[in-house]
Amino acid sequence: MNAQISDKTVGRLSLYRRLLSNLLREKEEEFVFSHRLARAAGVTAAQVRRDMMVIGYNGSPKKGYAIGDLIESIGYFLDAPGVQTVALVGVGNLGRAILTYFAGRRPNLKIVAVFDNDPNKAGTVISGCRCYAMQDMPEVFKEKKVNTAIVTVPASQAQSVADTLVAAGVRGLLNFAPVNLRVPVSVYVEDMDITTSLEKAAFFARCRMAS
Amino acid sequence: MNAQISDKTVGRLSLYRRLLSNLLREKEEEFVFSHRLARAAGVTAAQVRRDMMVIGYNGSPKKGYAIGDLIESIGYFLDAPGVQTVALVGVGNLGRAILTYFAGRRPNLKIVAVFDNDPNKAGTVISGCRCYAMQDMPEVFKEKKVNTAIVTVPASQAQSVADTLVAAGVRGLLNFAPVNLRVPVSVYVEDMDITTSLEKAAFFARCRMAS
DNA sequence: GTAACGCTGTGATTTATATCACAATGCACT
DNA sequence: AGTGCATTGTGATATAAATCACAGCGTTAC
Repeated sequence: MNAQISDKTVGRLSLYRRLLSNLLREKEEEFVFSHRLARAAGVTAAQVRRDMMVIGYNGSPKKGYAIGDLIESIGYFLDAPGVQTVALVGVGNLGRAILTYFAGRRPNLKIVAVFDNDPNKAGTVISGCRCYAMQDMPEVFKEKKVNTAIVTVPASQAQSVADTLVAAGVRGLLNFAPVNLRVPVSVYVEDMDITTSLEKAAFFARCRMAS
Repeated sequence: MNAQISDKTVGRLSLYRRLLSNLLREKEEEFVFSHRLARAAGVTAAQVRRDMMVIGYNGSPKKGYAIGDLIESIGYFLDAPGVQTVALVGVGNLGRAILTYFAGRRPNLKIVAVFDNDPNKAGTVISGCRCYAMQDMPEVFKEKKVNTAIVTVPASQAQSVADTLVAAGVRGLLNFAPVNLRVPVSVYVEDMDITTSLEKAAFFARCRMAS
């Protein structure tokens, strides 16, 4: 795919798209200026314009960006043609919460299967998703063409789950386990470490108290 | 507090600490080399040494870093003296999952109160935390000296909740709502946007498939 | 006692990321 | 049609973050 597109840029594009959708729905506006979108996203106007450059979308001076077109352009850039399927591994509290959160949210990014090593859960349906046993992974992934997975298992199991996922053909991981997953360079890992994030918030809260 | 300590560094320190604790518990080792810790954390050895500089911890050549001492030094740097209290706002699926996740995990960073605007929940106890009504915030925060909060409310309510929190004296926020919170510069916000993260993972998964 | 090794600590450098600043553009108003 | 003006697109620049590379030192081996 594209030459060298940064992590950060992709994240902002995803955010822009959601903000734009809200704008379109709530305000019924048709155009938006870079500084307006920037303020909503918490970045600078120049940053927004640079990101537009990356996806090759052109606004018009004096009018700004056509919201509908822009959403479509971002989608064209970010999304797979058709529906992209995702699996979730580890149906604990967090896994279930995330499953519920995404149920029917983004139409073209769909959680189609969940896995757990508790044999009692296999065969059941959780938030509209069929739960499978771990060993069914290769088969299910092949059938449903899954290439992205969410990992919500305990830290101790995360690496072996990641290995299984990679072996089954997954190339993108969203990892909630507080460990650094060792994967081939051909696999992308996005870490969400809640403990670290909370400790950061707590640390800087104290810093700000002092000043 | 300290001059100019970066976000990223604080995050890594938090991670190092957890890795070191595991090392101490599992392997019974006493010293660790920068390259070993680096590999576990998924960063370079130079990065680890630079981070040690920041907290002013000195290892010894040939032996490395004394794990016990280092954990203590990181704690001395990151943690409040005594217990730091945290509140959680929004007891939906995600809020409950996070509450359970943190219950009794880090001894000196404790969720001591939860808030929800559902009047039926006020007065109940969820995962060992008393649930209060929104309007009790100033009082509870003052009594329990809360300066950090986790926001797990729907996007539409996030800004007004943030305003209330800031007014009640909170200086650090861990925000799960997919919106950019507008807060004074004296308040630190750490965003965890699950949707964006999943879209990033999905995007790069496709990129890697192509190559 | 001393020589050799491998690690730490850190200045210098590179790379990534964000901002600045301004020419080019096209709409609005006359 | 022409002028003014606020906005875009983007090269140049600044800032932040990570890496390199090597001097200095403690440990170990002999």
